[in-house]
Amino acid sequence: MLYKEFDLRYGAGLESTGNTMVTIRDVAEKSGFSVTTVSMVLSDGLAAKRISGRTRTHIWKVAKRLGYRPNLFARSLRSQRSHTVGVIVFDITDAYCTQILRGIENHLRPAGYFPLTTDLQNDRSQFQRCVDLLLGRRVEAMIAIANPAFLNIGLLAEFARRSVPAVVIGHELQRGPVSSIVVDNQSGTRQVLQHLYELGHRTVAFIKGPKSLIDSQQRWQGVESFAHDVSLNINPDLVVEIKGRNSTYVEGCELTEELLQHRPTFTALVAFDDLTACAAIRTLSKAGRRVPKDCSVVGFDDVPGSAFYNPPLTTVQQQLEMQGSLAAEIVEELIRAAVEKRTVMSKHRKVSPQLIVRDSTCPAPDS
Amino acid sequence: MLYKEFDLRYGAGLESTGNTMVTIRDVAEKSGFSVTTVSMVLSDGLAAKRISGRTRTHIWKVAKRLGYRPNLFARSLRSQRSHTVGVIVFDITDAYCTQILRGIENHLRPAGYFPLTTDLQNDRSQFQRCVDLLLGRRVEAMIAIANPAFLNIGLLAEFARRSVPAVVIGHELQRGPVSSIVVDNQSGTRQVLQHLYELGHRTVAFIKGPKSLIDSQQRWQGVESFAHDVSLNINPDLVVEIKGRNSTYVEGCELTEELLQHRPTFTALVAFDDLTACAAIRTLSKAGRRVPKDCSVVGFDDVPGSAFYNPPLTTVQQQLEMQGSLAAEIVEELIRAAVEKRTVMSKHRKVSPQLIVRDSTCPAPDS
DNA sequence: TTTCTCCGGTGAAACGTTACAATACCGTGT
DNA sequence: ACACGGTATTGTAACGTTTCACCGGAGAAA
Repeated sequence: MLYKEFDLRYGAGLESTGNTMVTIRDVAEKSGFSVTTVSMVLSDGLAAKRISGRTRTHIWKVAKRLGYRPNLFARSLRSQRSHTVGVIVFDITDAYCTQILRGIENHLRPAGYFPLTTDLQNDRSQFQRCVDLLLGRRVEAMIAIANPAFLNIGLLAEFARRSVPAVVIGHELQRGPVSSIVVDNQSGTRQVLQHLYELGHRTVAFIKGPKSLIDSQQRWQGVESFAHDVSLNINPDLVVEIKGRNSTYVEGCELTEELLQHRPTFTALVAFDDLTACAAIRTLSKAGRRVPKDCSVVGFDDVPGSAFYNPPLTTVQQQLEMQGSLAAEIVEELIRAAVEKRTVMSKHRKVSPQLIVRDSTCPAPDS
Repeated sequence: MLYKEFDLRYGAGLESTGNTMVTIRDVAEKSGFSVTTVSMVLSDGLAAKRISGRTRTHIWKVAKRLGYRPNLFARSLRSQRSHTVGVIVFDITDAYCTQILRGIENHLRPAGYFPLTTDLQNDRSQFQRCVDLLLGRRVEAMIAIANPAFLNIGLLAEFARRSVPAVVIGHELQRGPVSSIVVDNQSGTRQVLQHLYELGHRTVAFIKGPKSLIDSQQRWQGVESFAHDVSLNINPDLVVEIKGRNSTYVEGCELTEELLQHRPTFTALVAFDDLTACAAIRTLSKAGRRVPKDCSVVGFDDVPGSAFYNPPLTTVQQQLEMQGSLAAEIVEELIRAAVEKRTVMSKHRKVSPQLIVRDSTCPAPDS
């Protein structure tokens, strides 16, 4: 049920009711109708249809004049509906999270739900706190934007136990009560390699992601599968891997330098993500190898800033906003099911990423 | 492995109370004490001190065993305190906002307040909606992170009228009931120019920000005041201004090209902000002028990514997190004043930014 | 006429908590 | 024996809303 938004402007002609909040009772008294009638009119649901048009407009007018705002606490307490959805992000300052957030909000708002966002601040141990917070505020469902390293699946079970629908973004979950949304990493790296292949690159270097991330494996599988399909040879000497000891950027620089020692000379480099790609470009530039003329570089993620990099980065866009709105859509459906006391299976979606070609790639030098 | 964890937690030994939420009354019955006693113990305030230690631990144990969670709606309804603070950001996907948000949350949490964030999505007309939302949820105070272009001061008055304390970040407000926090732009650009001056640069080009922004004027004043102090001559031919027609990045590229036409040849360029600086660096690189060897470039803002740019950008950091926590501090104080029925003046703070020297600046070529 | 049904509306009881005033209990001094 | 003062605990009434069962009256059907 969607509560009509109260569009009450203040200023001219607002009746002062002293320093206390105006309640539905005030509206009832001033309008001469009962509290029940006023409630039915102002909550604007199906019940309002039972009240005559004249009464309705009159009550609305009085409410507006008094500057009435429904007390959501009372409303939620009585109706046992909070009309809120909890969101747990692993780092609010990470653009990955906020773009998804945008998608979530844009889908949730027209559906009449308000997102309550809590921030893990990259600290896995905060998960319990976030869960407590959201559960305490009686969210009707919850969405976790969860870097796998910070996701605590165990704690998610608490939502299931209380039959609060939950959706996880960014972590594959094939069974169990929690729904999930993931990006098709394989498809992404396949597109990357195909792009380079079509530009004539045959000697390609790779910086793989850390083994601990499932994404690393999936992205590498995409590379291998495409290479196999077109019989492209991958030289093991030109494959290095992020260990995750230092900062990713620093390690990206070191690994690129390592690659530069090797022969044969590669004409393209596929980085695990955009940050690594930036590190690679920076290192190549410093070593006198121009990007893309001497060496093409591709990233993954399309972080904001990739478009403004020097040179603008060819990369893979993850459709984050869509992932968010997909999650919201699932959540909305699950809530509806719960309200109507239908049982429903958890849902699982995989979204296809998209290659964005910018200036960090060009035809191979010798082709 | 993840699922094992999952299953373990699933039957974590909580006493099942059927499908309904466990209330304070359940805890009272199971523990043998009255609802009042349980409430006093569980709300853990001063009142709890009046209850004997044995009773307290017993009640806590029972509550924990039953998995009791206080219903915040009931609590807030009764106590007339929401313990929430509204936050309006102009764009949640903008790192400027999220860094401030981080500061706000970190200060608010230990104080026992929860931030309710609403997103303007760069659309000024959404301001009323956000205000309604927050007022409807009875926030006890509010903080607006407001790009001046999207701030609607008039609507903020609504908070004042309802005696809800309000703080604005990023817009100077010397009088009136609304508090404010701003960055000292002048100090920032003074530091920039001093840095370049000390590196021996005497012919410096400038890309000024759009006239419509107060920041542009303040930053320019900083430049002029330092130039005056050291008798540095600013060549008007080397000063261009963003008009704000196109995207800032594109316009930055165009303006840089324009500057490149002019003589004398400048050895350093001061950009209005980091995005403009990136555009400038990109354009200079393309024109064959190496940064920083041939020309130093400085930005403003220290957006994330500046550290990873090619080359890493020398820029001015705005202490965003501190601005956020400063705002939260003010808000907390104002709420306390309101609760204790003290009247208190609005507060205004100015924070000093800090120059971050990276690789986009170096000594002038001829010095 | 009586009975039925629908329309427009109402009164009272929740929802889960805290605030306030009141009470039982107990040891102590007179 | 009594009043006293303090400590530990309790009963009841809110908080502002929605929900549920119900009601008076008017017109239709019998």
